[in-house]
Amino acid sequence: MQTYRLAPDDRAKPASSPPAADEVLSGLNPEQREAAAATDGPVLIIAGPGSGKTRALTHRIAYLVATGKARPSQVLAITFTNKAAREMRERVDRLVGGDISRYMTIGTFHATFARVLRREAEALGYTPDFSIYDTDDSQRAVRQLMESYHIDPKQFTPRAMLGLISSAKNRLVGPSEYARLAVGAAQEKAAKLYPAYQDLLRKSNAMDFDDLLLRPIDLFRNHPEVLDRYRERWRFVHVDEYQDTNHAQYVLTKLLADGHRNLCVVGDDAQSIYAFRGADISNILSFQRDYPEATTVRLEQNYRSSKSIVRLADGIIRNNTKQLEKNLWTDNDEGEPILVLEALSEKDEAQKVERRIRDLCVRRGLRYRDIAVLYRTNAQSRSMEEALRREDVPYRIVGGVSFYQRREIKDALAYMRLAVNPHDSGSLRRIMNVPVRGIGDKSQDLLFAWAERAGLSAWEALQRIDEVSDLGSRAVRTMTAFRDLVAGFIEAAPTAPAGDLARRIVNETGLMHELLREQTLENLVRRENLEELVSAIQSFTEDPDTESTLSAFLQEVSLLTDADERGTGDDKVTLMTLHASKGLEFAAVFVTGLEEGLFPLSGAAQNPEDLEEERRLFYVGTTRAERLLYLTYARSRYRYGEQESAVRSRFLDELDPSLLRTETGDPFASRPDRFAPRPAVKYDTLAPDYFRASLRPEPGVGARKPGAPPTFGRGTPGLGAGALRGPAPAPRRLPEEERPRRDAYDEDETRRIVYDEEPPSALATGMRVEHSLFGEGKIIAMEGSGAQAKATVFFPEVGQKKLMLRLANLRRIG
DNA sequence: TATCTCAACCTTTTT
DNA sequence: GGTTGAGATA
Repeated sequence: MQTYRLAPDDRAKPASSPPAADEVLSGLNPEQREAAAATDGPVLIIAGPGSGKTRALTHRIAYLVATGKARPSQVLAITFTNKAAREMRERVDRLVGGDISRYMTIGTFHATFARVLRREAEALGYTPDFSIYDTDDSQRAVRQLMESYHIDPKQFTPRAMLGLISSAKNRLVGPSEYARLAVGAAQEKAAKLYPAYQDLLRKSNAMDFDDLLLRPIDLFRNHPEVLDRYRERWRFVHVDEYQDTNHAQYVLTKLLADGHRNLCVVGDDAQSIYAFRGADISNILSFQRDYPEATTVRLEQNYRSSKSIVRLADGIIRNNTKQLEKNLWTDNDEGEPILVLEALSEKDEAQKVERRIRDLCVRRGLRYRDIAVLYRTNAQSRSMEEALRREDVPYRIVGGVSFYQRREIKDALAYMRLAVNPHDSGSLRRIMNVPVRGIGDKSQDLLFAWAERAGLSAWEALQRIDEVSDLGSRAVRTMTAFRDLVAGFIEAAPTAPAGDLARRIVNETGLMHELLREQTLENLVRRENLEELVSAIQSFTEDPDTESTLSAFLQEVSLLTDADERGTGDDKVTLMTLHASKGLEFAAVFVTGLEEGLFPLSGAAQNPEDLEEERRLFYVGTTRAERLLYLTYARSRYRYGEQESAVRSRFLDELDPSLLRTETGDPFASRPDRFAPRPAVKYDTLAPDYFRASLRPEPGVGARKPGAPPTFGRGTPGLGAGALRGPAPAPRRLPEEERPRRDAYDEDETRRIVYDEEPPSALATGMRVEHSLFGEGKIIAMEGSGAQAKATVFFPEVGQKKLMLRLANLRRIG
C-alpha cells in the first residue's frame, strides 16, 4: 500500500540535502537530458520503446526539486499502474535522497482522484465513505436494472450495456444527451439504463471507475475555487503513457494544467493498446495544437533491445498506416535471430516453451526472473502453467483473478462497505443471502421494489420492514435478523479498530463458518484468504503513514490490481497478457499463440482499426525483449472445450524473414498469399479427435456486411462456432476427482485440525512437507511469525500455494 | 425457498 | 473447459 499525505509539510528539509541539479541529470543522453531539463511550459516527449521515457520523466521530477523550481508537494505525476507509481517513487527517492517522494502525488488517475474525491466529497453530495464499484459490481447493478426494465440479458448482455454506458461516460456524454444520440437497439436500451444506473450509484453513495474521473471534472467545473486550489497545489503536472488516456482523463489533465501550463506528457502512439476502454490516441496527436508553445522532444534511441529485435519491431509497426513517423535505432549488438516455434497443440507449445526456458537457465545462465511468457488472453495461461508445474519451474502469473477479486473476499468486503456506507444497496444486495440465510430472490425483489417506490435506500427500507407490503412472515423474520446483524457492524464502524471489526464480520456473518462445513481444498484456500484479508486490514490500519480507516482501506483496495503485488524479488518466470507487459522488460520473451483468430483475435481481424491495435500489441510484446525473442504458435488449440485447428498468424508473415529462424535452424518461409480466398475446408468427424477442426468461417467470410452498423463486443448471433459443427464427440470421462472422503473427518477431528494444533514450528525454506489435501511439496518461502506465519509451498500436484501455518497443518517429511 | 442437474453460451485486453 | 440460467424436486 502506498503512503500518502493529504497535508504534507514538505517545507521541512529532506533528510539529506538535495543534490546539485546537474548531478540529477547525469547519466542521461542528450535528448533525455533535454526532456528532463525543459521545465518551463508544456513539454511533449514522444518516445519509442526502451528509450528510457519514464526515466526521463523521473529525472525531470528530481530536477524540479533539486533546482528549487518546485516543492515536492507541487509535483503531480500520473502513471499507468500502481506498480509504475511505486517504482517512480523509489527512483525519485534514490535520485534526490531521503524519502522525498512521500510528499509528492504519484499514482494512477483513478487512485489520485479517488483521494481527491474523498477530500472533496461533500461538495458533490457524497460522503467520504463512498463505495467504489469495480466492473463486477457495476455489472451486477446493471443486471439488476435490466430486470426491472424488462431487457433480455440474453439479447443484450449486462456487460455490453455497461460497456456502452461506460464509453458514453468516458466521452462525457450525459444520460439525456446519450438518449438523443443513441442509434440502434442496443444503444437505445443502454440509453434507458444509463440514467437509472447513475441514479442507483448516487443513491448508494457509490462511484464506478468512470465516476472517479467524471466527478472531479464536475467538481472543477462547478467550483472554480476548488480548481484554483488544486492548480495552485500541483504546479507541475506529469502524465506517463499519455497515448492511453481517454477523453475524461484528457479533460481532467487540461483543467489542471491550463492555469500554469506546466504539463509534461510522455507517450508513444505506436504503443497505444487501450482503445477498447476509451483511450483516445488523438490526445497525444493533438498535444501540439492544444499547447502550441510546447517543447517537443523525441527519444528514438532504444537502450533495451538487440538490433535484430528493434528491426523486427520496426518492421511490425510499419504495416500500420496511422502512425507518427519515428526512427527507432539502437547502439546495442546485432544480437541473435528471432526464433519461430511451431507446435502441434497448445500443450506442445507450452512444452516447447518450458524446455527452452530450462535451456536458457542451464546453458545461458539466465535466471527465471529474466524470462517472460506473453499471451493474448488470460485463458492461455492454463496450459503454460501445467507445463511449468510439471517440471517444477517456478512462475508467477500477473493479472487474472487477483486476490481482491475472489468471491469470498468480495463478499467480506461487501459487508465491510455496508458497515461504513449503509446506503450501498449494491453491496447489501450482494450479501443479503450470503451465506445462505433463507432470504430468497423473491423477497429481496419485494424489498428493493418497495424501497424504490418509497425513495429510500434498501437499508432504510429494512428499518421499516413491517411496512413493506407482501412480505411473508418468514421473510420478515429472516430479514430482521439480517438487519440486526448488520446494524451491529454499522454501529461499531466509526469507533472500533478496523481489524477487530473485520474479524467480527468474518466470524459473525458465518462467512468463515460456512467454509468449515465441508473439508475441501477449495474451502481451505478460501479460509486462508479470509484470514489474510483480516491481517491485511490490520496492518493497513496500523500503518501510521496512511489514513488508517476501514473506508480508506476499502477504497484503496478496489483500485488495486494484482499486477501490483509484492514479490518481484523472487526468481520466477513471469506469465502475463501482452497488455499487462506494457512498460516491462525481460532478457528473454516468448510471445505465444500467434494464430489467426487468437492473435489477432477473430473479432479484430475484420476491422482495420482493431487490427492495427492488435498489431501495436504485437509491437509492444516484441519490444519487451532485450536479447532473446521467441514467437510461437500451435497448429491446433483447445478452445470452447474442443480442439480446433489453427492457422498461424498473419503477423508472422508480415515479418522480415531474414531476421527469423525456425527450430531446425532453417530460415523462416513466409506465406504471403495465405489470405487469398480459398475454398472452405470440410472436416469429417472421423478425423482423429484432436485434429477435428471447427468449421469457422474463413477469415473474411464472416466480415460485417457493408453498411451494417458496427457490432460491439459480440459477433453476429447464430454464426458462432456451434452453428456449423458436426455431431459432438462422445463426452470424455474425466478421472474421478480426488477428494478427501467426507467420513475421514468427524467433528472433533475437524476442529482439531483447524484450531487446536500448535503451529508447526521449525519449518524453513527448502524443507519438504506434506499437506492433508495438497499432498507433498516443498517450501519456497516463509513469512510472518506467530499466528500470522505463512509458508509458500510448491506442490507438484496442485502448484504453488501460500498457506497460513496456523491453519494448514503442514507436516515435515523426508 | 434451496438445491440439484442439465444445457446453452461463452472469452478479449483492464484502471 | 467453465460458468450461468432455467427447470424440476424436496
